[in-house]
Order: sequence, then structure tokens, then C-alpha cells
Amino acid sequence: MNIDSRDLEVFYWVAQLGSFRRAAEQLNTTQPAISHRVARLEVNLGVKLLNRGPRVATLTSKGRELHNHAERMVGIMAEIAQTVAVPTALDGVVRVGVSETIVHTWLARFIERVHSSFPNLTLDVEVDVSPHLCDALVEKRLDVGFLLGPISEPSMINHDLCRYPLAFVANASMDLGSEPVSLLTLAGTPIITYPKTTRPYLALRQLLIRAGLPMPRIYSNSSLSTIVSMTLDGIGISVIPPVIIRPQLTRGELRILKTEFELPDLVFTAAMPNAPGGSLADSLVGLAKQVVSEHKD
Amino acid sequence: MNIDSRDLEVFYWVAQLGSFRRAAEQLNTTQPAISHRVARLEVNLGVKLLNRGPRVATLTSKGRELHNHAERMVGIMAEIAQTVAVPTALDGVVRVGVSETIVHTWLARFIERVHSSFPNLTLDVEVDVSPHLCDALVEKRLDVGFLLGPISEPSMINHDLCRYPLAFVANASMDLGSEPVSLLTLAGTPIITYPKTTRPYLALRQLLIRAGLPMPRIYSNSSLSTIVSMTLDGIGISVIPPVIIRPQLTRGELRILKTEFELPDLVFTAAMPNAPGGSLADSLVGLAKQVVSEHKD
DNA sequence: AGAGGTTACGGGCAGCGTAAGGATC
DNA sequence: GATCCTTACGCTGCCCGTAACCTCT
Repeated sequence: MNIDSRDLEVFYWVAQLGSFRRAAEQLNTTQPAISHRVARLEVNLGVKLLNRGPRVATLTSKGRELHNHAERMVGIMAEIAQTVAVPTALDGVVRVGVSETIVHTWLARFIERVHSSFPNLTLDVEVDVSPHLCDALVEKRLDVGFLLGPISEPSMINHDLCRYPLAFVANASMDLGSEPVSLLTLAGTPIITYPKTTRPYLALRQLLIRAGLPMPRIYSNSSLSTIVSMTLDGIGISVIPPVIIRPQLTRGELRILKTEFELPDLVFTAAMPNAPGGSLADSLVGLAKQVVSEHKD
Repeated sequence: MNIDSRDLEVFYWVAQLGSFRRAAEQLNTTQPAISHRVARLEVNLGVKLLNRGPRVATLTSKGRELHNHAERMVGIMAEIAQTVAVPTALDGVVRVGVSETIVHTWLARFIERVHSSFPNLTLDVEVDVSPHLCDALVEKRLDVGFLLGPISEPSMINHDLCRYPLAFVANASMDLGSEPVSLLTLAGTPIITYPKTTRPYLALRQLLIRAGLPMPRIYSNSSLSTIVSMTLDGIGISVIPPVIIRPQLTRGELRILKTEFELPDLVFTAAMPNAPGGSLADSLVGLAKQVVSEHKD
């Protein structure tokens, strides 16, 4: 009969994701391999576990029953990996989704820290805007994400990481009249910031609309580096967290505008799907918290 | 890192039995195979799990920790086998220890029943006297035993099965004077019964000693068939449960002696080591109970 | 010398990935 | 036709059992 724990793990993910193809992605292998394992599991148990639908695979009653056991099994395996194995022994690939702001602050330090704690662990870093990362996390195409959160999904675990103020930033030599700068002045100047779907953009938009002002010309851009370059070139005023332009501030190339109004802080969150046994992601979030707290000073 | 559930199962049994060799017997494989798997598990986890002593293997602290997880894992696997797998899918070998009395009553029916319920299951039947079976069970060299019980060990699970009266049986033509036969008469006649270490022998001995009578000549024999033959040949009176000589009774070859005193019933028990997840043995005991209850009529 | 565990070696088989084959919308 | 799963096939690599070796009593 011979039940293989890998077969169970594969079955667990197929059940969880409702798709052979996605399970294959999750487990870093090919569809046929998944197909084989599930088929073999069904033969070994003598039971049909999945109803193959054209779009999704649904569980049979025996399948649901097995899913409970499989989940516990996966949990135990994860516990063993975290509890009794030495960190050096942990390998595999963890898919990390990162907001670009993080890239410009502490991502490098984080990666360094991970590699020293888990030398044999590979990080698959994906940089994207928070809403995309959020989707990918919900669909379990990512194992952990550092983004503007939290994600309000019951299947998601959130941990607060850090909070960065937003500010209006301009080329140091740009003349904007007397400070503090008024909203009216801003509305008459091109603004450079994050893409439309993101929180900073929405916060800015809300601020202007509430003041009854027309929307200024806005250059939204998904590349923070480009935003910084454009600001340096004097193309407009950018709305970004100052923490990512420290060098330019100290060199006097950019300056933070004093204003009479405030933009909400950007709150960054570590988010991860609620996997059984609390996968490696837990440990990674712990490392991220460490890195963030050390970076504060 | 790649933890294999079979590695865990192997480790579990090595820890449980304190010996690579015994684990190999338990799992129907060879010592080197066990050695390989444990070694690989230690490499994969990067942790030393066992202190190889010259006589026994003892657990390290990490080993104890892993043993908990491994036990739960083995339990889950057993649950899956019993809960979601179809009975036909169950295979493997179960080692059954049987008292010879059972052989002469319902063992055949039991084996038949097992093979119809679990067609791919192999029974390894070992016939011996109850004390030997008891030892083998405690040392986990047997998975389940049907014997004179119960076994008073905390690690053992007992289920009452059936109870057979003991009686004095003689060749039908043997002249023993008027009945009921007195103890004195018996003490003057050779007695044929189970070996010295067994319960019936002890019960008989106690009966005679309490009556202040000398021990008669006793032919103790571990083969019930031989006891029956000897009784048929008129060599002496046997102390056996009449249930095993029904044919001879109906044919009038043997007869049960009426006596004024009583011997205690033989109480047969199913006993099995307290394995995690309640192995197949549970189901087998259930079948045995069925067979016994049907056999009563 | 004997028991228990490890190491060495060869054969068999299982599992993977590539690629082609249905089925369903 | 697109998507998703299954089947076919060749190859690599693992795992098992036999046998020799090591170590401790």
C-alpha cells in the first residue's frame, strides 16, 4: 500500500490550490510529476480522491477526509524542519514578494541575513506593487510578502514591520515660493509618485479632492528609481518616503518640502498565507523584524 | 533537506526498540537498510539522533524531540490506512501469535475471515504456549496475540475474547469406578496436560496441593494433538478444554469425567502492543471477536 | 567468538522531465 | 484554439540486499 509522505504533500497542495498546475508551481516541479503522484496515491489507497473538473479539481468525500490527515502531516514535517533540523540543513526555495520601497531600504540587509542564517536556502525575490503582491499571496504564488498591508483575508497572517512617513520632495534648487508650501501651489505643479492602484497615490488624491482642488498633472511610475531621477531632474514634485532618498538629502540634491498638511504614513507589513505548521516564512519574518529594528538607528 | 516519512518510521522503531536489528525485523527488512536510512536522516537534519551503544541505541536530546514528531507521523499514516484506504489496499505482514487451543477451535475460521476482509494482507502465524507469546508481544516481535491473558503490562492493550471450561477427559472405555470421580482417584492416575509453565498446569497443581494429595505422574506436553492422542490411547486422564475434542466426544471415543470440584475456566485474550494510531491489529482483533461470537452457537 | 552496526558494490526499479495525446470549454 | 490533465518514453539516481569489515564484550 505504501503511502509516501511526498505523495501526501502533493495531494495536500492540489487540494488546497484546486489545480494540478498550481501545485506543480508551488512545489517547483512539473505537472506530470504531480499527476503521477496523485494517480499513484489514488491507486495505493484504492480510492478516488479528486473530481477532475475542466477548470478546477474538487475533493471527493474521501478526499476531504484525507486532506485533514495530509494537512497534519505537512504540519509535522514543517515542525521537524524548524524544530529539530539545524538551520544549515534547511534548503529549498522561498518565494518572497517585495514592495519596491523595501528594495530601497533594507532588502539587501535582509537577504544577507537570510543567507547567513540559512546558507542553503534560495530566495526567489519578486518586486512589484503591493496590490499585485497581495493577489499573488492570496493565490499562494508567493510564500511571504513585505508590502503595504495588512491584507484583510482570513487565510492571511500579518505582522507589522515598519512605518515610513510620506513627504513631498523636490529638487533642492526648485523655487516654490515661501514655505510651508500650500496645497494650491502643489496642485499647480506636476507630481511624480507611485502608480494609480497604490495607497500613496490614493492618499494624495484624497487629500486634493477634499481640499476641492483639481488634480494636477501626475506622473505615476512603478519604478522608484525613475521617480527619484525625475525629481532630481526638476520635472516635478514627488510624493515618496524620504527614507529612500537619504543620500540625495544629505548631498543637498533633494529637499523635503514643509507643508501645513500631512500625508498618512506608509505602514509596511509582512504577510503570508496561513500554511500548516507555520512554514519557514515565520522564521524569515522574524529575520525581517530584526533587520528593520537594527536599521532604525 | 528532504525528510522521508519512511526514514521517520524507521527512526521511530529504532528508538522504540532500542536496536537497529530489531527495527529491521519489525519492518521486514535488513539491518543495512535501517542503518542507511537513519544515517541519511541524521545527515539531512544535520543532527545526531542516536548514541550507538554496544548493546542498545539511546536517543540524544534532539532524538527524543524527533521521536515525538515521528510517533505522530506514524500514527497519521496508520489512521490513513484504516480510515481512507479501501481494505483491499491494505497489504503487508502482520505477525500473529496463537495459543494452540485457539488453533484447535477457531483459528482457521479467523484466517479465512481475515483473508476475505484484507485479501492482500499476509498473516505470519506463530503457535506457542502463552508465556512465550507474552514475551514476544512485550518485545514487539509479534503484532497481536491470542492467548491466556490478560497481559498486565502498561504498554499492552487487552481484549477479552472467549472463555472455555477445563475438564478431565478420559478414554470412553477407561474404568474409573463410580462417578463423580474423586480427587483421590485422579491422583492415582497419570494426568496428561499442558506444559509446566502454563496456567492449566498450575491450576491443576494448586487443586491437588490444596487437597493435600501427592502429585500424580504428569505427562506435560506442548502439543495438544499429542495430548488428545495419548488420551485416546488410554495412557491417562487429560486436563483440557472439551471444546477442542468435540468430534471425539460425539463419536463416543472420549468422555468428560464428572467431578465434585471445578477447575477454573481458560480465559483467552487478544493482546497487542500499544502502537501509535492503533495499527491493523485493532481490526484483526475485531474480526477475531466476530469469529468467536459466531462460533459460539 | 559472537553480536551489533557500518561500509562497499551491483542490480533493479521508481521518479523526473520532455514531448505528444486527449478532453472540455 | 486554449487550458488543463494524462500518457509515453528514456534517463538518471536512489534504494535494497549480499557480503565483507569493524568494534566491543
